Amino acid sequence: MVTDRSDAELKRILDDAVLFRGLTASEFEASLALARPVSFRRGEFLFHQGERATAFYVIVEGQVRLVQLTAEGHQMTIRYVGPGGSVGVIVVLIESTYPLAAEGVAPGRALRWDATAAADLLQRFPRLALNGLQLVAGRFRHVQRRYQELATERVERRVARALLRLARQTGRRTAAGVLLDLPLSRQDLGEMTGTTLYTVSRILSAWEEDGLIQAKREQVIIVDTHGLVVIAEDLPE
Amino acid sequence: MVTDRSDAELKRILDDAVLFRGLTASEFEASLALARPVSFRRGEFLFHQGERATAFYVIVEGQVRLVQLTAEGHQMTIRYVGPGGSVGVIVVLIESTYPLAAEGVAPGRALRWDATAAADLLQRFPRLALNGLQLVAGRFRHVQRRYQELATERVERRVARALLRLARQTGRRTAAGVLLDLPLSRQDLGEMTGTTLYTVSRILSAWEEDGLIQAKREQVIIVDTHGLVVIAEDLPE
DNA sequence: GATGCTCTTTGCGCTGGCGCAAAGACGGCA
DNA sequence: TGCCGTCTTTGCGCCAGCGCAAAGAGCATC
Repeated sequence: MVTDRSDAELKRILDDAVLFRGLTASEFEASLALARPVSFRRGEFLFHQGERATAFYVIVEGQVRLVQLTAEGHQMTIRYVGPGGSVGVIVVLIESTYPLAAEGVAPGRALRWDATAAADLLQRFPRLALNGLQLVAGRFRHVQRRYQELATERVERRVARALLRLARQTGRRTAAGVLLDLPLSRQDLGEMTGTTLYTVSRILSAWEEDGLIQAKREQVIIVDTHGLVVIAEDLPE
Repeated sequence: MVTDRSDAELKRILDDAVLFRGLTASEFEASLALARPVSFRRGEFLFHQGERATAFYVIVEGQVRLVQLTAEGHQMTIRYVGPGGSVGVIVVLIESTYPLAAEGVAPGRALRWDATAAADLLQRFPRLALNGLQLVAGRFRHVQRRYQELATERVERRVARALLRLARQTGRRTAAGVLLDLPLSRQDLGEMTGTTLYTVSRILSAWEEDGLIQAKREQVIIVDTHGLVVIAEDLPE
């Protein structure tokens, strides 16, 4: 049960969650009643790749990273998920195994619905099925877009886009510029954009030189967003 | 209405369609009753990218190719769809615009359900919603896998995989080997694997040299499937 | 403040793959 | 049969990005 936290706060966060959009107050309550709060630290896993999918999660606080390990041992970061985002929804619905792992990058809390609860809710509230579909469709478009980027665009532009995406998701204004508020190594950026840590490092150095960003250890601050957009979209200077 | 064709034949084909799996006979009938048969030639479009999604299709005969045009003008082939496959399901359900175009490559027939029919059926038969979800999930996995391939594997292996996939989908045994039964140019293969027609041409030439395939104009015959698998999966010899 | 771990930078050489250009092959059509 | 448009092949030069190696920087721990 979720009664030990401010309901108002939870409600605000879950309102952002596509999954619960459009539910009536009582439906929403009923859904919440089946959830169990969990918390996670940095480096801790909500679940591992290949495990039987027994639950889905909605992130309340913190950041989680979805990582896929290929047969050849390459690691790929699929996406980052923050407050309001959900993880494992699809997979639970179709009773399969997790195709990737969810790892905490910034410590936080999440709500957990296990498979039986999910099936139960889905049956009771048709709206949830539609939302689920919407969710999957959105995510589908997202991968497709990334695929297309990967197939047709050069590395520099892909990295620029990745930074801008992260800024939209987790950006926090500071004096210096927009801080990407999660530990983000060159390696991580490489895994997100299908390149190597070396290339990322070189690109970031060049951008820092040009005053577009400030690059620290596992941290990036975007100083000149427009400059990055120019690179990402290949605008005329 | 679909009464002018052999119901038995249609049933056989639609049984392969994930979308209708597990429906009762009467549900199936009711679904069919709302469909309209359409036919298409080579080069003809079922729909174009960016159009409002007004219908989804199940292919009965022939082949259709899903093509996406990027902002920069690059064309990408997302996948080929043959008998039993469906097109546009997701997009109709979420009332959006087609993110890609469906072009006939081998002439054939399809069944068409328009959006209102789709919504109607979805509401009446919950099983359809679940199937839809299953369908999307499968497709989602597919793109994700392709994305991962693109990010971590070299071109030669990607092309090998593309050929093997096509063989599974449209392969026809002949004396010479497995014929990929659709017009397939080097350019097409390039669009499928995120490379150029030049590189594809060179790779195919080399493989023909090694006796793995026979390459003709817009046609490929796989002579040594195992040999291709070795390349695709990087097996020891 | 010394030690050690991890992350980052950068030089360097290398090569996979790109893409132009031009010639060749194929097939449809008059 | 010959013409024309499209598809294919291949030579050639080029460069983006890879990845090793080694040095440097940042952070935590004792």
